[in-house]
Amino acid sequence: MSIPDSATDPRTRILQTAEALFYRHGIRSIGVDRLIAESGVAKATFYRHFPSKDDLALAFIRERDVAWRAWLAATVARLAPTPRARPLAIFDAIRERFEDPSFRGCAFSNSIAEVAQGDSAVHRAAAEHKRAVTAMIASYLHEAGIADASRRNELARALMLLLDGAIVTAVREQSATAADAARRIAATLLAGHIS
Amino acid sequence: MSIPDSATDPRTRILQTAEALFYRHGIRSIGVDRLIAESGVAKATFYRHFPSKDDLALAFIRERDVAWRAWLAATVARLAPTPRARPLAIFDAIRERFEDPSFRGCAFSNSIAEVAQGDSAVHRAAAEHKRAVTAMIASYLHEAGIADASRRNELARALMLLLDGAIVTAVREQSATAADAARRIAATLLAGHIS
DNA sequence: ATATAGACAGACAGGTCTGTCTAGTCAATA
DNA sequence: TATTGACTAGACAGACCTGTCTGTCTATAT
Repeated sequence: MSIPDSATDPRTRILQTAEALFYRHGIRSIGVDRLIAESGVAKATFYRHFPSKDDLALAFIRERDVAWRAWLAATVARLAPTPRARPLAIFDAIRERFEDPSFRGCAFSNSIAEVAQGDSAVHRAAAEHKRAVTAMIASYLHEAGIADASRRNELARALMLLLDGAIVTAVREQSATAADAARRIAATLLAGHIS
Repeated sequence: MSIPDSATDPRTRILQTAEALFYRHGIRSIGVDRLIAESGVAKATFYRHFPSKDDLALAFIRERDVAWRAWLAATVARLAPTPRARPLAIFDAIRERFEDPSFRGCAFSNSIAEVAQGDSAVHRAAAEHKRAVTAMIASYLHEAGIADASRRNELARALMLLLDGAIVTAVREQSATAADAARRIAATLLAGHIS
């Protein structure tokens, strides 16, 4: 369950444990005692690296943002044979995620729901993540040949909304088919712009 | 903040208080002590009506399911001048919700994220709610003239996905504009089927 | 060799959580 | 009038929470 691997430094061990447990069970459900137990770290060490649990939660969000975007870039690159195929490949990529038995939804949306406070650091960091992903999508649309910037941004926003809708649907239905539904909608939107 | 109104019976008072507080702050964040304080009820009375806090959470979901669908029916009826306008009126309706300062996202999706357990009663009840809403959307599509059942169900599923995407976007961005984006996508999907 | 930094183990404080229990009040009914 | 049942008030148990603190051990650097 945990990711001890006592070779790595304590901070990394704590963060890796938090990534696994926070994603699986939520932030509030996981106590500091469990985190230190599973990461094989002393409590004082924990609080040396993360002054409070909230700081760890924030680090968790930021770390996952980087990892998630790297995953998307790599998976789209693998699945899309041509630049034109990249926008729709986003939905093939997310489908793979849905099929992973450890899939538990979007860590960012889940955290926003959990903290339930729009002015919290976690909320802001999660929102920032989605802006970054939307920018990635806009790049894919650019590479796919959509030259008009305002059209591109509107489409990027639409695909982001479809992606979020697919994720929340998949976790609720515990099924990967929402990815296909979202992909078909996206294809309809892109028809005529890319073809 | 609370909804005492000591005229009504204790069970209703507890449930109304839970609806307000659970929606605003989440289920885990609200303790039983706070619930009984704000509903003006003794602890023993609370546990007489709800054997555990989980039972109250489940009652909260079920109650909100009924209320939400009643709200959608009433609002679509008010906003759509003709049956053909009903499917898109869903997005005008949700926009009103987004503009309400007390809007805090989808109670069902939030609860699913919070409990983080696909086999929980709360998760199942929330999923059941969405199936019921999808059935409502299918009815609107039927009334709007989409005769083919399989086409209708696919479109209903698409509109539900758009609705979920819009909600998660609105709560994250703390803005109502996601409703318009979702409405435009829905209009594109419906073009040709309704006109 | 000795000092320093950082890790370990784990007790502890102070607070919160859910759920149980006792004791007393009040209104309706037999 | 006496009893019953649902209510209020709040103490309590036991678990769990975050965060602090003391003390020990090891590795590195001087």
